[in-house]
Order: sequence, then C-alpha cells, then structure tokens
Amino acid sequence: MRSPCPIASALDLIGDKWTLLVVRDLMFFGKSRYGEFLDSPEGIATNILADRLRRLEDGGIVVREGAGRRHDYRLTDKGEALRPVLKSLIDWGLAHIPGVATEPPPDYRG
Amino acid sequence: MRSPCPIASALDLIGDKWTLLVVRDLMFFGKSRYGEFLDSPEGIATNILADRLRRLEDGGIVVREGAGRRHDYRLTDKGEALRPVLKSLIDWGLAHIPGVATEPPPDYRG
DNA sequence: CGGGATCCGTCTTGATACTG
DNA sequence: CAGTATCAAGACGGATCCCG
Repeated sequence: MRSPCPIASALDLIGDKWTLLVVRDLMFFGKSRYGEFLDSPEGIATNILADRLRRLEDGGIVVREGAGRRHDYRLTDKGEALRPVLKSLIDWGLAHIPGVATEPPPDYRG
Repeated sequence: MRSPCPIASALDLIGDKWTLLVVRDLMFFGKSRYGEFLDSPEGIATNILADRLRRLEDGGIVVREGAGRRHDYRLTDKGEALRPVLKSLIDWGLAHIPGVATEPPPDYRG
C-alpha cells in the first residue's frame, strides 16, 4: 500500500473549476447562502452548485447550518485551512494572467 | 468591463484534475517527457495527457524543447511561479486528508 | 520504440425547466 | 428561495492505430 500523493488526494476534493469558486465566495466575499453563490459573476448552474455544496459538505470543508430552508453554509476549520491555497492562487493570477490586474481588484482579504 | 477574478481566471487554466498533476511531475519529480507523465500512478490517458500538455503550452506554463519526436517539456517562469500553489496544496493535503500522511511521503522538494 | 492521434462507449457536466 | 428533473453536450478512459 503506497500512501497516495497529497496533491492528487487534494485535487480529488477540490480539483475542478467550480469548487474553489464557492470556497472563494465563502472565504473572501462573506457569502453563505445558495442564492448568493448563484449570483456570482461566473454563473454556476443550480444543479452544479447543489452538487458541489454536497461534495464540500461530505469532504468536511463546509457545514450546513440552520433548520428548514433558510440555511447557511459555513467553512469548517478544514475549509478555512484552504486559505493559503486561495491566496497563492490569487497571487499567481494577478502576476501572470493578463487582464486580471488592470483594474482595481476586489477586496481579497486574508 | 469588470476585470475578471484572478481565482476564476487561474482556474480556467489549471482548474481540473490532471493539469496540476503534470505540473507536479515537472516541479517535484524531475519528469520532462511524455512517457514519464504516463507512468505516474494516477494513470492519465494518452489523449488527456496530450490535451493537457497542449493547454499548458498554450497557457505559457510549459515549453516544449528539442526537435523531432524526442522532446522535453519544461516549466516556464510562469509555471515555476505555481510552486506556492502546489506547496500549499501539499500542506493542506498532508494536514487534512486522512491516509495521506501515514507513510513516509515522497520527497516534495521546494 | 517513443509520442502522439483517433475512434468509441461511458460517465460527468451544464443549461434550462420545473417543484416544494 | 433552495434545490431536483431532464436531457444535450462534452470530457473521460481505454484500446488501437499511426508515424518517425
């Protein structure tokens, strides 16, 4: 039994286009509700969003809070621990992707 | 015109399961040839690998060197700049994914 | 033999419509 | 508002073929 590569294992959880965008909304933009994620300019589809939220929950990265329909999603400690990943991604994007830093960027705190 | 989010832009380039695994092979395991990437334990298919290498090249993250068939892929400065992303992903995986750190991990230099 | 391209069946993704 | 149902389009995996 070889222990799996931590990069490969991490990418199994968060290695797709949409998952980290939801984490970004939670981490940097203070969003917590389904409808707020939907409003993001990238335009995630409703079924994809539901699927990613479920995977994030199954992976222990977010928790769903509140009873009934009006629940909030919140990052767990494991989810918060992704902050350096997001930060380094932001730094890389700003430095190396043309057109991304030409205007005052939104407020990526953290 | 809003400037696009650097995270979203970055994920357009590297936000999938396979791309960062190729970067990992280049960055940490000293691989540089098609056949070497194929040998990685995750088992990428030939068509997928060819596609990802082309995208990485188009995105300025790798360059293809050498004439004829026997060429090497090498990280550009833009590709090397992904090192903090990979590093933070390794740290997160080791700390938060069960089973990943139970044996002496391979040598992630950097 | 190494480095792909191509074809094909399957699984996933995504846009939209619909429901409680 | 927070999802599910439906269904088309694309990505994937695997095998095979091809070309130098």
